[in-house]
Amino acid sequence: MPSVRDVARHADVSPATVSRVLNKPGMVSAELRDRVLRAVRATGYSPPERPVSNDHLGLVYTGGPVTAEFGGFDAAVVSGSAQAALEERFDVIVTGLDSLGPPLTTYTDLFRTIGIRGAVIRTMGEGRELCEAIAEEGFPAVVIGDRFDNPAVNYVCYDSVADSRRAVSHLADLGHKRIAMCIHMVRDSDHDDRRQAYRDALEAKGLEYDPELTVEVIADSNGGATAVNRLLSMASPPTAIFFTDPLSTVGGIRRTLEIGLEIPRDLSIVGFDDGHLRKLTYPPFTAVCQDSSRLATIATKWLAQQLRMGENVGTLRLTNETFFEVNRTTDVPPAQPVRVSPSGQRLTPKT
Amino acid sequence: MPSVRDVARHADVSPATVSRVLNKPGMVSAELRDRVLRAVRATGYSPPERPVSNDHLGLVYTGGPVTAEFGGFDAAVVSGSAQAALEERFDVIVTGLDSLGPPLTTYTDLFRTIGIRGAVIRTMGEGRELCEAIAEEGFPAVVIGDRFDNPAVNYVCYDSVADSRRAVSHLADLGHKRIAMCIHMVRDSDHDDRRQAYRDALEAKGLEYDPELTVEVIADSNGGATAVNRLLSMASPPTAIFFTDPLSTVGGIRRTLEIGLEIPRDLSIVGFDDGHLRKLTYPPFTAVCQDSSRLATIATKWLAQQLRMGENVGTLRLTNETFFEVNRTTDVPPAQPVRVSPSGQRLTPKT
DNA sequence: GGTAACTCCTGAAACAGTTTCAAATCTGCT
DNA sequence: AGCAGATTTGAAACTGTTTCAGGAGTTACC
Repeated sequence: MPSVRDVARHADVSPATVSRVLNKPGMVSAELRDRVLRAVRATGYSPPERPVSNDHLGLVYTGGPVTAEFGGFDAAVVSGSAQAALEERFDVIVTGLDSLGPPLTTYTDLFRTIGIRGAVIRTMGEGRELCEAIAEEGFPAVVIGDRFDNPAVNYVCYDSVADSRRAVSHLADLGHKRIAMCIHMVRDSDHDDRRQAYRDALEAKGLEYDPELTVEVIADSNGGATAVNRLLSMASPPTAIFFTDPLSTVGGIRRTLEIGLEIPRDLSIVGFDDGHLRKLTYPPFTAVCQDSSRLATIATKWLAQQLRMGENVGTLRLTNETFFEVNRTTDVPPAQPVRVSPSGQRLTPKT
Repeated sequence: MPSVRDVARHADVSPATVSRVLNKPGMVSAELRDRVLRAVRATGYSPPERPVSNDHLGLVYTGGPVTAEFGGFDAAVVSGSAQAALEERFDVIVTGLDSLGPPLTTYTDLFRTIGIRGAVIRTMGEGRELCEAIAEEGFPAVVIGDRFDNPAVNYVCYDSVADSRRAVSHLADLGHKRIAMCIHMVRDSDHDDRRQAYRDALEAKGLEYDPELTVEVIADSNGGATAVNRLLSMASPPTAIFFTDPLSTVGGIRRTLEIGLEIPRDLSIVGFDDGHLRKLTYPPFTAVCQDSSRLATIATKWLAQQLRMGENVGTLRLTNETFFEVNRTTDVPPAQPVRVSPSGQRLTPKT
């Protein structure tokens, strides 16, 4: 266990200089700083453990400044994680990795400086390499909501592919021929999976894939309403819509009822659910479901227990299957597809 | 700025003993600890500022172990606060005050030990004295969701009394004579206010107060459904219901539609909203609204700015008024009140 | 009763990293 | 060249913490 004085001797400077390099960026000339940092690495110096009265878990966001993108999923993650941590008698530090800057030596040291003993990591888009780097240092961490091949990385996530396929099959089995999909504009691997599952299921059921029936919108309630407007005003409208996000599902249902249709008589709807939203609408909607706050809870509690044990022995590589719940928004298609003008006027007479 | 050595001299012990008293509870005999603590107070010693690379804000929960009671409001608070803090480039430490134990000297020291420079406090029921104690030490803190007479306490909260009255008046003005209220079983000052506002508004409009029309349930979606069942099966059912919680409102609407009634034709509904729930249901519901995550955002940003300034100069004593939004769930009452059996059968014929 | 063994408590001294202060060095300008 | 001012650096002093050994008290055994 080398001290700053050892490093100082190694770099042939005073201990004061080492201390300054480590804590007061910009106060030491560049060449000297380099020499000291090399000595730090050579001697294997690492800053002392911060004597904290309480143990902290980090809930770490990676990639870009974390601003407005905090959606329902993240709200569930943050509050689920905070709650679980408090139950385990840990405190939770919510932080953005970018705001901490690149680590001086290792991420382990970086986290130690803040007082974080273990991290639940949530990556937005980028930051996968970061997760791997942290994991490979052996720092106790779990990534939430993403999957990794690298065996060093612990993660907890959901896989919605099978149930996305089941959702579309369910509609096909009821007799729907023209099944539309409403999907988030911003592409990510999750939504790409769902997109693919939709096409696979159509093909498996021998239904034609019509690109017109895929609508890309912002995944909020207005987006869902827009999708309904657009789809139902087509010359040959769908009789069922598969919404791949919770809020767009709710918005779609609201808009459908607003223009005077009955669900599921006139239009069948399958949605996605992050929590309990499907039980709140009327009718309660058929959905591919995942419990996101449970994800955070699992990750946090596992981490807390690991830290309590001392040694970081375990691994956690858990891909939860979503579950598919049939509720009251899906039924056989109407004899005649219902067509509605964008303003809400029914265009085709009923049979 | 006295050091441990000064304290040691004052208490006539060694610096080592002082250090032990301050950090290793139970390692020092009781009488010596007392002597040292008295010396600590006498000399005005306070532990050194923890040199953290990042500044931390505390989101502090008081009173009892924080467990399952994390409702939608708290989820909004935690995620709103975390997001705001990250934007201000602070980290948030979520902690429960009880888990920290009683402070050795002052709360200021306690927080400093953890690295918390300012606190957003959310109290569950008890803990009001605690907030005052913290505020009176001059520690930068804002209480969220509660009001204080003590001028030392900074707070941000909502007042729903005026709009609760307006909600009931709105129904009365539409011609409703029998207006029911669905309220949370667990009493707190907020709900007591709403209860009183309901009675006041009835009286102001010259309507009779019927205790039968007040239903107490758990404030979740099932509770709302139960309330509808109970109220609509009364011999003389109400023509309007005032729900005083967001989830019970949604549950009430769902149940009403489920038993085949039309809203607002057969039953008018006014609810409460914490966020954007009112826009998600069909029909979007008329509601007394507050934006709870905004509450957290205001508190957190104000705190962050205070800390950036250095001196804790300002005060923040903000009672937001809720706002009342008329949507599509309220209209004139039906000619004949609709009565429904608990199983969902209509009991009175329509006019 | 004496003594050995043991635990608990405490202070001296050593140790950690940081900060102060003054000297040394560099920079830019006459 | 010479000088004022800023920058950079190390020696020493200063934090709080920890180690280690000794003293005080207690118990166990002869």
